[in-house]
Amino acid sequence: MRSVDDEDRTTQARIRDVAIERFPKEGFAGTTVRAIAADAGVSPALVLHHFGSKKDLHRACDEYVVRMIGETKREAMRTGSYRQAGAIATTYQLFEPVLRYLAWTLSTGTGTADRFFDDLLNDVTAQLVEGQETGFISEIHGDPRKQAAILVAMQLGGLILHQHLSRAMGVDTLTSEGLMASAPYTLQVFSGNLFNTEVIAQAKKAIEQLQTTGDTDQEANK
Amino acid sequence: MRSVDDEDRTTQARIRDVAIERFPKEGFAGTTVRAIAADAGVSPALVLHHFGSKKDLHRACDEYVVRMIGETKREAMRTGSYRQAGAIATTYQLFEPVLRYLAWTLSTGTGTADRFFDDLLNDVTAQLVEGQETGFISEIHGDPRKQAAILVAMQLGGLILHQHLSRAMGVDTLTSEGLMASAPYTLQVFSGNLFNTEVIAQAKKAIEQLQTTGDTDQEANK
DNA sequence: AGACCAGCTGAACGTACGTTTAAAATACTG
DNA sequence: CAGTATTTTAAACGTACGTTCAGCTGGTCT
Repeated sequence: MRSVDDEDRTTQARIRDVAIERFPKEGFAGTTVRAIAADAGVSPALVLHHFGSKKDLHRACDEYVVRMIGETKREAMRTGSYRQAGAIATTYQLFEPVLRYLAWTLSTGTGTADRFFDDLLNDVTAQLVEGQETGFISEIHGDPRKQAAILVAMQLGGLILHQHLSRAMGVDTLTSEGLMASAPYTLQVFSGNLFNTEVIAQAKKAIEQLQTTGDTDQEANK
Repeated sequence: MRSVDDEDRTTQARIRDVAIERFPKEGFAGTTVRAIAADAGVSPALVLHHFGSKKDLHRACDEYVVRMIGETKREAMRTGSYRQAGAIATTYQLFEPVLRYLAWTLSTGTGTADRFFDDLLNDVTAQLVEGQETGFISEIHGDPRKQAAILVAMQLGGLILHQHLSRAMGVDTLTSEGLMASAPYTLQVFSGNLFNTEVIAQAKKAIEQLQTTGDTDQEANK
């Protein structure tokens, strides 16, 4: 998957990879066909010759990333590596540009972003339910899918904000080095040793109180 | 803060508010001065008369949002409401467009985004340290600031992905109704009752193993 | 060798953009 | 009410964009 030099890829693939790098950085409208062409070392006309239009190029990038993530996931399933690394860590085995593209799509995209998120949500929900049955996970109160949604959002937060997270952690959190540096802190959250039970109970009570008074946030903000 | 109709705001404020709504939706390059002007019911020339240039308008939006968040935070400090609602919930008292703008800036922005994140990080770190001293929080292993970074990223994940989270939860998570619906699941994560200690310990061991073998993710992906 | 075809380019086209300018409309001031 | 800022606009300018098109290249097949 990696280790291909510019010369080893087709021109079409090179153009697509440049687009995958540029779209998240400059946005769709901010990325010009001319800039993509220049980065790939070709003429602007060739970009459109291969992909039809700028919109089609965007679609092609989406499809490629979806396919790549799917393959990586299946590979992880086959080798069983996802069990060790955790629910989302699978995704971390992808290349950085693809992850950045994924993060960009999730925070700004439409259509494909929904598919990304829901796929991930389905996976995590299944793992949650499975874990509950096998006893690895304690009983889940409420809807497992909603619990999974919170978990997915939390994990993806680290992905989308990896730039800022890296600044705070002192290492690039998308490398294995960074993952190892940050994982203990993530686990600390899940372990329940961070906030003591008293604080949690208090927060729960506060929510219930809010529920009964029926305040809206506008009113609460006065 | 709320309750101002179009007529109550200056034209300049109306233009800025339109920009704050449009920038996250279409991106900076994707948002045209003409579209902003049309939404605000003025001519394109007036937008530039008030703000100088499109770039300056962007800066003005950033400054406004920074100021607004700062004020909301100070207000929460004064009333003490932040203790009940939790670390980030303060931010949730802002209007949805401002939150969306914040999420957009954090995932794509430069400069101002760093400031946003670091401000938030400072707050949460301070609360963590304070909580540790007063006994509300158990002992933190490692660097409190790094622990806070993970927490902030997790919470902001819910903000940035609120669109997808809302789809999964069945309610808009940026409303107080949605917050109440999702908060129990969030607390469940922090309570440590989700994953049992066995699983956590296993994951910790897996990380340590990874650390000793010194694999890179590229190699692991072969 | 000649025909062909995919890969590729330079130049051009129409459009929509950000911005400028001069002037009109409106509000303020003495 | 005249005079002066301030707010607002219509029209235009230059530029950069996505896209088109006719033609050039180098390899492949017959």
